[in-house]
Amino acid sequence: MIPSEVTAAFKKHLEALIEVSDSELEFILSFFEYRKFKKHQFLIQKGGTAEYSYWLYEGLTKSFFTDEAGKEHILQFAMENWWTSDYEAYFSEQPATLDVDCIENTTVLCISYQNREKLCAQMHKMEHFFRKKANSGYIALQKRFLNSYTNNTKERYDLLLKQYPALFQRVPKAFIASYLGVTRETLSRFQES
Amino acid sequence: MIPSEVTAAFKKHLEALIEVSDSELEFILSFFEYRKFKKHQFLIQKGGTAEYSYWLYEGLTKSFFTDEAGKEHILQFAMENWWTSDYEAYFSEQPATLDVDCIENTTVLCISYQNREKLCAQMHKMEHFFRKKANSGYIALQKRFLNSYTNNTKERYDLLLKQYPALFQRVPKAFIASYLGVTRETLSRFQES
DNA sequence: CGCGCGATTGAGTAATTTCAAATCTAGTGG
DNA sequence: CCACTAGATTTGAAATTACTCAATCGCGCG
Repeated sequence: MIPSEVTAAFKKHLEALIEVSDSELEFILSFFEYRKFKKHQFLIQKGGTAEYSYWLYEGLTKSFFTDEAGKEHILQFAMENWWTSDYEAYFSEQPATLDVDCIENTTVLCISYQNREKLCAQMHKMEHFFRKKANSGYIALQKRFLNSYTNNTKERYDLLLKQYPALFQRVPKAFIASYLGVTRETLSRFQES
Repeated sequence: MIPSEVTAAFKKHLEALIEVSDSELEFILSFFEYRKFKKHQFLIQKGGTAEYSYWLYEGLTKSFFTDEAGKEHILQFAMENWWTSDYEAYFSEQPATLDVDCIENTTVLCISYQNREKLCAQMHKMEHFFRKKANSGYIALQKRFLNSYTNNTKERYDLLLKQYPALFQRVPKAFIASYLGVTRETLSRFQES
């Protein structure tokens, strides 16, 4: 049984884009699973399956890519009300190339690829919801991409600090550095100013 | 009237993801406009409206961001069967922040944001189509992003050359450099090997 | 008290940029 | 067919930025 504060928060999340009656919500939720993860647990592991897409009720995760040199590149932090997965693997039903790791204890609703496709097919409204979500995810990534090409490291650091001040309280500086694509030494030298 | 080779190519493009009857195709096309652009014409100009999303029947375009220093950063090349726009502006119906410029004479089918939303609302199948397109666009961008964080310039150059050899015949090296996020001088020094 | 982890600092090195100049190339008019 | 020009490309040298590697610092916790 899913706690009512979770279903209520999820309903609110859906209602940012579509109208949802209580019975519809119940139907939608029947496609999802409720799960809890502890700090340091993995939602997804490289080489394993990326069976689920996760909506975070609470907690904090990082998804990252590990290069040949063994260096981690953080692609995304996800927190309350965000979605996360290894979408390349999820959509193509191939083994994951990313890890998704809990930085804090995390509570989620998650949906398998199969269920997601079924839900979209059976409920036009939800296809609409996920289309809109995909669009805004694309825009967010594009903004981040342009930011990384256009601004220097200091500017990117300042922008992140301005946009997500809370993040700096919740994760080690080394994670911020990895997210910005610089070494922690370089990041450290920026803090001066 | 849209030439039949264009509608046929578009039908084939749709059928990669959904089934489309001839009457459905006709209905779908009623939401699109057929247009031709000459080399150096702009599909979208910074500060103007990004009213349309463009599907390229033939030709080649670049979308780029111009930074404060006046430097162009090429975000995407689009060619046959690709879609292009300034999607941030398109989806939010705000003024464009990107330019989209024709590198060759270009023939398109284009759809306004309003028409796209109408079409999706009236035809579940097309909502599905655009959701799938958004998903694959996201994945492509994420791959490019990870590539830029993980590989050095030489590796990115080699990968691009391998993936899109035709592109190197069709655009000046300076454009490739801008796309890769390096100066043309640096790119030039890589060609040696 | 001392261990361990995150963060910082320093010095030398590698990659890329900037600015300037030289070279190459395709298209044009004579 | 050739000279000429504009644009594209390459080359050189100095300056900048970030990286690596190593050492040090600061602090919470057993």
